[in-house]
Amino acid sequence: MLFSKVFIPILKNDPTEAKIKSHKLMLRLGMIKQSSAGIYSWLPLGFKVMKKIEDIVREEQNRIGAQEILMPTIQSSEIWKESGRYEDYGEEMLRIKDRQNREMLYGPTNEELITDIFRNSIKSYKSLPQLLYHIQWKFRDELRPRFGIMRCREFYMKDAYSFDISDDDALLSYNKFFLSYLRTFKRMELSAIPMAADTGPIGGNLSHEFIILADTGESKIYTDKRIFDVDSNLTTIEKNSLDKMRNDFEKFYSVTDEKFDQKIFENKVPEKYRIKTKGIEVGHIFYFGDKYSKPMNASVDFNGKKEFVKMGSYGVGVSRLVGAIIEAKYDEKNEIMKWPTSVSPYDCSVIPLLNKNDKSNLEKSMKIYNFLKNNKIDTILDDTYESISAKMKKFNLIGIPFQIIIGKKSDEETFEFKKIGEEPKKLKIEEIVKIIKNNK
RNA sequence: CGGGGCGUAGCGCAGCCUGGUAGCGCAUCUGGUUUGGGACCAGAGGGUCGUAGGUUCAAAUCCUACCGCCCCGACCA
Repeated sequence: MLFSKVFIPILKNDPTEAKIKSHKLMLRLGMIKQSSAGIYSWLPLGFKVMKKIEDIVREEQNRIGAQEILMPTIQSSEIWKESGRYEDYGEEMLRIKDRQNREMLYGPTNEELITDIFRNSIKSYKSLPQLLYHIQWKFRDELRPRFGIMRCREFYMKDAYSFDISDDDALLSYNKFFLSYLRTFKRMELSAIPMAADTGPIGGNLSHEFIILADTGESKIYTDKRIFDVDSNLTTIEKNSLDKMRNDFEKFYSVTDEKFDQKIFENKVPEKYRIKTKGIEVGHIFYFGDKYSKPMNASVDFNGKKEFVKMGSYGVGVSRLVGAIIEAKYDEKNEIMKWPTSVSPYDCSVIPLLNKNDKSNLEKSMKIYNFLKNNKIDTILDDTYESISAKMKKFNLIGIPFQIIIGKKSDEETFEFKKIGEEPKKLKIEEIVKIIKNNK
């Protein structure tokens, strides 16, 4: 894309309403535009990043055998009355009436809906396990939305649901998602730590939150430094391998606020390893057995006997991850954002010094730009006549991982190429393509 | 929902106390000179001052109500 044509309404000043760096940066880069409290439009730059995150989440769900579906945003109150949550969920649920005066709601989560779909379709234990997920907008009517897309009312989320015949099988499904989440966050270059967590209104007795450490996070956490060294690279979705992975993590005390116990913490974690800090919740997995299947009568035939299925649910905040990655990768002091290559809005930027009276640099830049494009490298070329220093500051803020600078002294054969925030090297265009492709 | 604050150009703000018909910086447009970490000169465009009502010869400014947004707290996959 040419910078002169692309819709990136960039600002020089921070809007006053933004208090944390991800919110500030997203507004300055024109990634999002607030529509009302806690509700945002996604503009091209932000949308591109979110879609890349979504693709990674999807690939890692498919990789453990989960199947993608799409459920509606608007749900009927009927099924929520069946599960008992129509009353329990409270003011956070946005309730709507349609023209026939039927009670509807904008879904904050989908346990009831998926259970309804399941019970109508699956009748035999032989069809189990079933792992289903969708990626859809959710609405929770937060009392006080804040921090931009980090704590908003409308948000984009991947939620998955598992159905099994026994507790043992259900635990296997749970562990598959556990692994899937470790892989997902790793691909975004985030270290997300699993923490034993409270189950809240979802219910159940087994739950983990996946947390990224950040001062601006809203979750208080207590963990053991050594948990960062747990290696799950060789874990497969086989039962033994997954059990080992869970054991490796469970050796270390790692909990959120609600589960915290000072005595156990001090007992299990030597002082030098203790971490008490704040973090951002980017994923949450739950096992809740028959909490929904029983009241909603979701059962299968098992050796001539009716068995309620054992369920779990698994969420990833796709839109929240955009903010979480910024919190982790943005150096606010130096105004340099470093998108992980896997989610960066573009692969490479071309930053030329241009002069209206001398088109040679523009021609050279266009040549490079077209060459990169033909090699399937998503490139943005700044074809404006801003000063070169203004362009460099601007592109540091935008955060595309690779930059090609075309200055006054640039020659025809080699180009100034750099990884954002690092020192430049003079390289041939073929070498540049190779480096970018190897880092994708 | 309790407490506090704010709504004036795309963004950041001044003007309001003491009423007289709207201003600054950045951004935008035109022309020119520039160019290695957010350049300079000259010119230009852009606002029913959140909305409604009231007081007044006259309201961004005073009064009333409403709406919206932000912050702290409580709450929260």
